[in-house]
Amino acid sequence: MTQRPPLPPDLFDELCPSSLLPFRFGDKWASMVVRCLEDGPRRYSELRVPLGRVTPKALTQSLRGLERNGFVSRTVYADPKLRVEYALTPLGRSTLEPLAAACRWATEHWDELLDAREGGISSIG
Amino acid sequence: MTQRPPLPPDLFDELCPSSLLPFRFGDKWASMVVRCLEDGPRRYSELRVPLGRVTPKALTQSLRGLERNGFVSRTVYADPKLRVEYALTPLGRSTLEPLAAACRWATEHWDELLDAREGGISSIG
DNA sequence: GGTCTTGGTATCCAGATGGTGACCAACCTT
DNA sequence: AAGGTTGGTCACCATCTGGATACCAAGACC
Repeated sequence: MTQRPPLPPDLFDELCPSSLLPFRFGDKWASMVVRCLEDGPRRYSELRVPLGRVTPKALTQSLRGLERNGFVSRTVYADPKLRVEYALTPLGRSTLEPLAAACRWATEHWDELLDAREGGISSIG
Repeated sequence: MTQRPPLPPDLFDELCPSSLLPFRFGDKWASMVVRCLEDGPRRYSELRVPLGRVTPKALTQSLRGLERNGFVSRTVYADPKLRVEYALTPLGRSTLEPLAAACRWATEHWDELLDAREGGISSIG
């Protein structure tokens, strides 16, 4: 079904800017989910791969939130066997631009961010 | 001391996009504080005005967080009488751009946001 | 018939977030 | 001397967030 390459398991490794980013989108996992859906619909089990430490509960919760707010659509196929696909709606897709702006900002100011915070990497407050 | 006009008390009224914005910066008040400092340093008591419902504890908390992460500087003057001024650092100032991008996005997609979320205005998920 | 995969749900719990209300010392004004 | 302003702090409490763990039903596979 999916001809696109699978999501790389290390997509959000420790060095990912989002770990230090003072900007947040939705709940903890929302921005990562959106980025995973960037180039097409993905299945629940596909999403679990790059999000390594996410628990099913947390992922479901995040997806439901995104769905409730119209950023993501959920489609169930029972064709040959059960398949659930999550995809960005046009509204969801429109968030990619400001999300990218935040990411650009983070990578540009990465060193300053690390220098500025007293006591090394802690919380994001 | 401050020749600039004072902050308008209605700066963040109910209709302010930030109430529906799925993007967040720091804690609840951080993005509003940053916007208040946009055109120059402000005193603690000045900041309390547009932030209507903020309690001193919450404001202090937010400012300390912004300070800890290098976005805001805190300067105490004891000249004639006590005065504490908060100002954006260059790093803090650099967040204005992505913050504005998020605001532009919100105003552009305002109607879609309202339509998309089921059950009217609730939480931000 | 037993097991695997898929797509979840139920329950519990710790810690973070955020609000309320009281209080406070230093300084200024009246 | 009394009261207001400034810039906070402290204790308490409710809620939200997010993680751990266990479990589960439907279909495919062996």
